[in-house]
Amino acid sequence: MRAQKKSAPNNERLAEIYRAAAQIILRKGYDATSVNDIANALGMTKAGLYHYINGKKELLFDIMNFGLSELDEEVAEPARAIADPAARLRFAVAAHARLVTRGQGAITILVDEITALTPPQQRKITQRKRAYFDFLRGTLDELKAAGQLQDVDTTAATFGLLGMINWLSRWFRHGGALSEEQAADQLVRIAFHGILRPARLKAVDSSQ
Amino acid sequence: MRAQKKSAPNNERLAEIYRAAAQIILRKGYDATSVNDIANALGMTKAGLYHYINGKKELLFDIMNFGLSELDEEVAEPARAIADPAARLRFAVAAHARLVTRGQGAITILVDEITALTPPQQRKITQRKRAYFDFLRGTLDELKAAGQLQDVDTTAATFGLLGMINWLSRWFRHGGALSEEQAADQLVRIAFHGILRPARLKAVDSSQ
DNA sequence: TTATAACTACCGACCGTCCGGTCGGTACCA
DNA sequence: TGGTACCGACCGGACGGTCGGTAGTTATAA
Repeated sequence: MRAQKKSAPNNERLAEIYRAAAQIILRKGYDATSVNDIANALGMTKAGLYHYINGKKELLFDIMNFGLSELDEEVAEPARAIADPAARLRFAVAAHARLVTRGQGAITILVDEITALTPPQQRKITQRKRAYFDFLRGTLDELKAAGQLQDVDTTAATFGLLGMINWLSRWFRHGGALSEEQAADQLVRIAFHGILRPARLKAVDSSQ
Repeated sequence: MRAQKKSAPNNERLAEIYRAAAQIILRKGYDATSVNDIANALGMTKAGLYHYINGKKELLFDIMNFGLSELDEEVAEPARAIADPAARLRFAVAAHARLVTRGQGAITILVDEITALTPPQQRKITQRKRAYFDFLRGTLDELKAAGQLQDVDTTAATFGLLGMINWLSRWFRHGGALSEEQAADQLVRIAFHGILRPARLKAVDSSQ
């Protein structure tokens, strides 16, 4: 009935292919990356690569799902085990940030290339992203209920958090001024306490 | 000696072309947008469009420069006239955020598609972005010198700020829960004071 | 007032190139 | 003997870009 993988190819090799493809797509962008580019990087030909993949879009889709699974396993699931919402959020932001900086990451790709997918694929990816977003916002909602949150909209705050974290991939460089841990720590500080020292001399918020 | 525009085309029409092209590229991405797409959106043919532009890359380059000029004129220059660094930063963050949400924007494009340019073009754009970045970080440095800043790295904080602002283009929708002004205000709040209320009951940071 | 030259704003048809994808094979290993 | 891992050659189509036009408008000048 429907097209399927003709055989059961080596799974380790497949993971290598995902990793290599993710790196190239991350650097050049999905559209600017040809299947040939990926094949060459793996030391094979395009026809040879097609032994493993079912199409360029499906490859991208698989990589994105791989990235989302990483996010679930290394950030969301461990975080869910933390009862205190502030500590949970602190862990999630730091772990997510480290995942971005550590990559070579498939996670970063799914930030940029959603439009390249078919609509059904987009829906699936968007749904998984949404679940992660809801997890973060839920934690903020808990904090709000406990009176620990500033007077901010939790949706906007969650997007702000994600913006800072995802932006890391644009500026963080290994061997730069900040280590991965330092970068993650900086993000947590800024997200939690902002950049300004609490000023009590000037009524800058709350009223009006 | 070198290729030049064969004539002096109507400047208003050229601006229309930039605006239309920016919108499409913003929606579909540079590589996925064909010159034909842009021409059709303008009700003309590809050959007709080439009367105005010198190539696809140069069109992108021009749009990016247009966006950077907008940023200079509407954010950086007015901000520079503000003496107080906190007020200056507040204005810059809010104005920049509004520029992102108001667009239809050429500003957003230059966030994503730098790699599509030729290396010399990339250098010019990166240089202009760098100037803006330095302006923001300089303001943070002033705040630090005045003892008004949290204990954060000004470079990381500037990138954090830009991450939140640029991320707006991914989630902000007109007619959504937040107006442009509300979104800008939320970003300022989060950037300045963070998401957590200053806790004095629990030593959550500083040590360890 | 009108002939005409010059210029702007386009278009239809076309070109070379590269891309995603296919197909029929082959070498190798179990 | 059959499955896995690949490859060379090829295909149709889309893309960026070019070229030789043409319709319309303005400038000039007799």
